[in-house]
Amino acid sequence: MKQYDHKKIEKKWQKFWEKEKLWQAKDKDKKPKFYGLIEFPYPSGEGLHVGHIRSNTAMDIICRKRWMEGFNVLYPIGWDAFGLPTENYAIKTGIHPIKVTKQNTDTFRRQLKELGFSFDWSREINTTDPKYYKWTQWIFLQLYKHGLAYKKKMPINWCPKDKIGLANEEVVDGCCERCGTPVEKREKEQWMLAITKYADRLDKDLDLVDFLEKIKIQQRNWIGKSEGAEIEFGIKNQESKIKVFTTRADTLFGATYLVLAPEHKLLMNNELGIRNYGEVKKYIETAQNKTEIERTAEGKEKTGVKLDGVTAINPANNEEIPIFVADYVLPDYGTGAIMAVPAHDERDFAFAKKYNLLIKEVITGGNVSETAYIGEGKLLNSGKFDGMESKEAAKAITEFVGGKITTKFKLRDWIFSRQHYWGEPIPVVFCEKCGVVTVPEKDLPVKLPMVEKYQPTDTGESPLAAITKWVNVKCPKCGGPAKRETDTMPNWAGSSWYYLRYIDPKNSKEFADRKKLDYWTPVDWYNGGMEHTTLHLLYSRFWHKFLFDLGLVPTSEPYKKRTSHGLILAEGGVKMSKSKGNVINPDDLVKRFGADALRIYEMFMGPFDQAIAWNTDGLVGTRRFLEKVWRIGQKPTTENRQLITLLHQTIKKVTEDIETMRFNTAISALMILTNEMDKLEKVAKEDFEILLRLLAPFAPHITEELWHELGHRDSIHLAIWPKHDVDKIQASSVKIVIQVNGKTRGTLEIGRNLTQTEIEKQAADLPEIAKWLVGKSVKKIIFVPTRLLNFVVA
RNA sequence: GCCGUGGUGGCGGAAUUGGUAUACGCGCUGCGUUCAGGACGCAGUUCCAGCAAUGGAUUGAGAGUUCAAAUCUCUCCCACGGCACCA
Repeated sequence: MKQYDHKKIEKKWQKFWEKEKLWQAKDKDKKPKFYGLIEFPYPSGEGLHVGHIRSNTAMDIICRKRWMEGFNVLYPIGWDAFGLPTENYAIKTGIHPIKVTKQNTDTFRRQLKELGFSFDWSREINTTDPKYYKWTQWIFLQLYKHGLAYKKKMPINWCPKDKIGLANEEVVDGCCERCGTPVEKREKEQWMLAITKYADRLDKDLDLVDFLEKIKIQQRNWIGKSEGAEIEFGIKNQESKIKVFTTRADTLFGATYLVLAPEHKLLMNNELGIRNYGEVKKYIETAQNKTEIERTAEGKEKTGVKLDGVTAINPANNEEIPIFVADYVLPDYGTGAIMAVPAHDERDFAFAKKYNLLIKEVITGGNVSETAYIGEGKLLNSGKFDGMESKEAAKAITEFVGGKITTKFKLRDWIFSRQHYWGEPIPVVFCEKCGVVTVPEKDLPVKLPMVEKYQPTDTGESPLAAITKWVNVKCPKCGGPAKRETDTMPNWAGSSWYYLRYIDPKNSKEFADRKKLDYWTPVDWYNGGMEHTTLHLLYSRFWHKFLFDLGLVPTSEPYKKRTSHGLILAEGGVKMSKSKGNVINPDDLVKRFGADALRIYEMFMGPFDQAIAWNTDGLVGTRRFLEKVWRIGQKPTTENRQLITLLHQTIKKVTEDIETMRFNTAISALMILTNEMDKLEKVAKEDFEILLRLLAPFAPHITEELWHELGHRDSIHLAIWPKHDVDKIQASSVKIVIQVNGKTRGTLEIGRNLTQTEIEKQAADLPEIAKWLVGKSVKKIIFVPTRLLNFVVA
């Protein structure tokens, strides 16, 4: 008997598929299109992670099924290769990031090919390729031209030990991700992208797409839309006013003081004539010098300083109220100032208690002498609004004081500058005469200069700043002396539009041809990690909407459907990491068990969307399963089809489970069918072929081999996906559960068409049932056809 | 604190219009094959009592609805992920 030699078989068919160009998508086709996408990997030095395999296999199964269902499928792959680890490695070793990236992508490519994914390799892209980032820079220029990219002085995260500016995502718990030193704040000019201009649409348009509900919720929370009112408070004997934002205008009569954020512009030059300005100024300085940790470490203990000699007027009742500066008010949310309603807000309550401020109840329902009541209710102490309900009162009071209904968002503009070498140069120059001048589109890409050293400078500037030859240029406008922007883009730039480049990866005139975009967009199904929900996924939706507004892409949303996989953890449920030495190397597993067994294990190990711990022992089981399939393939065949019912049940189950990503139960169903076939002496060829076709997306190599052994000359992956027959799913006889008082006491195998009375009689005659009925009177009989019969006795 | 996800055998998990809880797989036990080994085959395997037939218990805890609850309702506990003074 022939052995299942996975090494030979897998290599053989991988070559075959490549030669036949089986997975090349056609840009024009009569077939319906399907665009399946996985997040393109960052080619790290560690090589492919088993987590990549989980996500890639899932989408591979879906795409292979689509091919078999007659779709023209696009399942592309590429490299998101800009990033810190590569740069750090280059700093350490002196090897140029281009070289490192080449090595790493070569490894990744080899590993992915060995797993037999149906990627269209002819469309491979790399974000660090100047031909690619030319278009990343081009999109940036469009953003700039439309006022969505701007420069602003911003406090950045500064690591005093590494002497480097850090991106927000490189700061973990207020410390430098690399060395653990607490991060400080430094003022620096930064490029920003005005994602907030799209906040409302990014929120609203979630209604248009088929994303997992938890993804939508997380994005909505991140965008943080909240509806409220802006209300102006006058200042006694002064012209200026203080504008506050509130979602609870109904509590305006309970506003007993105002609070300004330390950064509030009215505090800058003491234009209000604050008597204790020295003290206030000192408070502002301390607040601004606090690090992230200091702010959070202080927790809920609130501090603040009262502005002496200045009072505000509550527009609802014209009462004079004090004004404070306190850092519990955030400068960049709302108006940077709040009306404090201690009776009905926990933070204001805590502050009022500490500084002995008036707590005035204006909403019924709580006990405000003890704690703030934040719920809604009827108004009191609110003049003519007394007795009104919160919702209604909020509107009425806003109108009464001339306030404005507005919407605010938590979302902030996107800090787009990085002071690193290994990123896309921002295509802008600074001219002494003309100021900011964009690099003309014909001069793109602005290539990264080849350098020897990638170390960041002491000043927190990008390493590019030290390369004077590259920095000093002629102004494209006036020809005078100018300097290049030395900041680079964050690694989220290249990934914000890569799915568009796959559609036309070699186009040198446009980022992609419009006709091809019309055909392929949107992405039909995008699977990726939850960790990208509020970064990559949101950023790319933003860029796409911008391109849509320019008329450059045909759809307002890039992704029709988004799902996500659970993380794979190391044995014991901890994170896999190089430092813990618990990383699983897929190469060893492919060698030992084969790519097919590994793919199936990763799909079978647990529910796809949940985190799960790795267990190499589990691979033994999936390998045995494939051995069993192999054995059936070596059996003699017969015309006698004995497994019709189970077969059709399996077709239905597998077909449906793939669509809902319940791969674990799909495989379980395939195992059950396989076990039954294994028990038979001879298996009908037709039945076995159905098993092979159902299994093909999961285990593409072994099924291809067995398919060809059966005499087929074309690939199994282009065979037609089986369809179940509804009539054949129902078995002729059925097992019914017999219960007495809800407890199962026996079962009865009966024909489908037996009436209830007949079943009742047969059931009551069963000895194991009869003994429970002796001496009892049957009060009621519950009958569920084809399922159960329950005698209720007393 | 808020939002989300989850809690079922020794382990990963299955079962949700309420209807045989523990499918499938791992592990374990026994037997077989083999010089031997197991990444081999077959059988058994939720727990407790019993030689067995059988009986009882059981889905994080507690209560409720129902002929019937892992599934529905209420109260609570725990784990994981995200956000976090957002007015």
